[in-house]
Order: sequence, then C-alpha cells, then structure tokens
Amino acid sequence: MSTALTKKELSHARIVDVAARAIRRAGYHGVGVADIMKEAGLTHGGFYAHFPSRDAMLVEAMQRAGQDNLASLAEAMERRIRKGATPFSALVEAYLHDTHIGKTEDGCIVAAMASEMTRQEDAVRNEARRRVAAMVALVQSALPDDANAGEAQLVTATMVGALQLARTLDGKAGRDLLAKTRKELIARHDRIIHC
Amino acid sequence: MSTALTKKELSHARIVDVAARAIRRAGYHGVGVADIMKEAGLTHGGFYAHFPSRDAMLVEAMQRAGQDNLASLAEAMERRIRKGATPFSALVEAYLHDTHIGKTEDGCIVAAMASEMTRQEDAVRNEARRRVAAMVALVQSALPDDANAGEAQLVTATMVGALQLARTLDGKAGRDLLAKTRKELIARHDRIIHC
DNA sequence: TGTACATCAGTGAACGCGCGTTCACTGATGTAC
DNA sequence: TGTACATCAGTGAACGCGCGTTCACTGATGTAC
Repeated sequence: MSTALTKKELSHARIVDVAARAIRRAGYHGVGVADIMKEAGLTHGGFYAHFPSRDAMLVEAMQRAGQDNLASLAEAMERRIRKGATPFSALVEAYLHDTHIGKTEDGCIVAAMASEMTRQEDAVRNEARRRVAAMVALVQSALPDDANAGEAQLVTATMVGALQLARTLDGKAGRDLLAKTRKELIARHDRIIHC
Repeated sequence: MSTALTKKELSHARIVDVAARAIRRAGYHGVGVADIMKEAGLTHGGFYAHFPSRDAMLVEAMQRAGQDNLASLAEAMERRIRKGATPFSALVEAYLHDTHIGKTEDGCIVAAMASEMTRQEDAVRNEARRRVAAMVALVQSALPDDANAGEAQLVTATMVGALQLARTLDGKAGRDLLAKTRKELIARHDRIIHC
C-alpha cells in the first residue's frame, strides 16, 4: 500500500485539475473534452480510459474545485483572524475580495456555476447540491454559535449573489458593488450582535 | 402611423417572446435557433430575416425578459402593499416566493443567467449589465429614501443568490432556504430601521 | 542476466450528430395601370 | 374591375464546423522463466 501514484493516477489528477479550472472559466458547455485533454498534455482519445462520460468528469471536477475553494478560503480566513479580524469579517473580506472579480478560474465553484447548476443531469446536479451545502456549512462555522440556521443561508446567498453581480457589472461598478456589500454585510452583522 | 403591427413584426415579437422564455429555461447554449423558430411556429431558415445573428436575438430576448420581470414584480408588490405590507417586505415576499423555485422560465432573468453572463460576447454582456442595473434600481425604489446606496446592492445580491441556491438545492431544502432568507432579510431590515 | 510475452497508458483517425448560417426558391399580399 | 408585376415573409435543403464518443493500434513498462 504505497502512497505513490501510478502514472495513470497522475494523469487523472492532472485532467481533473485542468477541468476544475476550465469549467469555472468557461462554463459547463464552454470547454470540450479535447480542449481539456490538450491542456493536460494528452490527446482526446485517452479520455474514456479515465472517465465513463463527460458528465462523470464534471462531477469530479466540481468536487475538486469545491475542495480547493474550502481549503483556500479557510486559509485566507486564518490569516485575517491571526491579524485580529473576527471570523465573520474575515470570511466576508476573504470571499468578497476585489481580486475575485477577475479570477473566476480558481474562484468559488458555486458563484461560477450557480445559474447553470439547475440545468445539469442528475449526477452533476447532485454534486452541485453538495457544493452548496458545504459552502453553507463553512459560513455557519464562521458565525457565532447562537446564530440561527437562516443566517448562514442568507450570508451565503448574499456572497454568491454579490460576486456574480460584481462580475457581470465588472470594472469600477463591480468593485463598487463588492465594496458596498462587504461593508453593509459586516455592519449589519455587528449591529445584530450589539442590538 | 398606425400602431398596428405588420405580419413580420408580429412574428418578430413571437420569436423574441419564445426566446426570452427559452434562455431562462435552458441557458444561453441550451436552445438553438431551430428550436426557437419551431416553438414560434416558423422554420429556422427565416431566422436571419429577423436578426443579424443569434447573439443579436439574445440581446432582444434578455431585454424582453427583463422588462416582463420588472412589470410583474412591480405588480406583485402593488398587490401586497394594498394589503398593508411595507414596500420592502412586499419586494422580498414577491421576489423570493416559493413558486419561483420551479418557474425559471418566466422568472428573473438575472437569477436565471447570472453565472453565464460574464461569458457572453460584448453585446449580450452589455444587456446583462443593464438588466442588473435595472434590478438594483427597482430594489432601491422599495427602500426608504434615506437608505444608503449599498443597501440596494446588498439586497439585490441576496435575493438573486438565494433564488439560485434554492433552485440548486430544490425540494424541501430549497423552500427552506428561501423561507429563512425571506424571514432574515425582512427582520434585519426592520432592526436597522428601529435601532 | 537476457529473452519473450502481457499489460498498461496513450494515440489519432473516424463516427454520427447537432448547431449557426446561407441561399435559391415559393406563395401570398400589395401596387400600378 | 381585372391583369401584370414587385415586394414581402417564410421555406427547406445544404454548408462547414465542432463536439462527444469509439476503436484499432502503438510504444513503454512490468513480469515470467
């Protein structure tokens, strides 16, 4: 039981990695099997030795993207908390950071795909549900213990929606929307605590 | 200068109507020119007598969908306000109504397309920006006059995000998220006013 | 240690299919005299 | 009022192209003796 990966497992991981970025950049329909294989340094013919179908690959890609998201978000929050930020403001400032407007490719999978998720086949759709649930859970963990269940859902919805709107508006208008949302979201949260 | 429409203008309006519903149901890539023409009772060959390109039709379809949205949302709010609701709670309850989870087809164009908007060509993208701006403006109009600019943006983001997440989760989980978001959103708004 | 064979991972041509777009044509409606 | 022609709106076949998927094949790596 060695932990070393076989050549095939390495290729597989590379394909999933490439796909995880590609779907966020271009959408579920935006990149083809051949594009992804090429970007992974392979030819398209070998694809079906790795996945039973394109949809099966999408499922793995979403899972991968989601795990990366949670890890890097948790890390960015840690850094802010060590500098004295509250968990909630650390979450909001990390997730709604200006640089995330442009970097869809390695940004939040939920924000990148949300409106397309409902149109996918069962397997992909189910993975989408898990991604949403995982994100709500992470938000919940950044809230005070006595926060009611609705708060995590509201905050998640607000962050996902704001990032999408900021990306659509783009430029100054986008950054402005993001900044105002960060400020309002944190201010409201503080007010709730202190009221 | 009669207001009567020519036969061609009637066909044109029918195509745009069908397309406005089709893109919300199936996404920008989800339906083809031939599908839309067929649903409008025509054959695909005639398409280019009505539009210079598929993208040009998408622009008209989005505009149409957006106008329909604003009109029916304003109407639903009116009804609630006449029954004694505040403009804000009327907005939230109308927009985040449970029935909107299933009815993407004639629901909000922004919620239906948000994550795909950033990936469209300039003409479509610009219309998307206008749809977002129009929606923020409508939300603004439901807020008290002294509400700061960020509040309308935050509320819009929350509503758009919540509807998308509810649609992804679907079923009981979706309705639950929507209900909690409605409640929290209205409760927070009241708290801000009374604090 | 060397040879013979099996398995593994990937190649690249080919398939069927659906799409956006073009175009020669048709039948209905409108206009001129 | 009737005939001849022009314009309008739509038809349906065809085009090139890209996609997901299949498959016979190849070269490299591993195994048996």
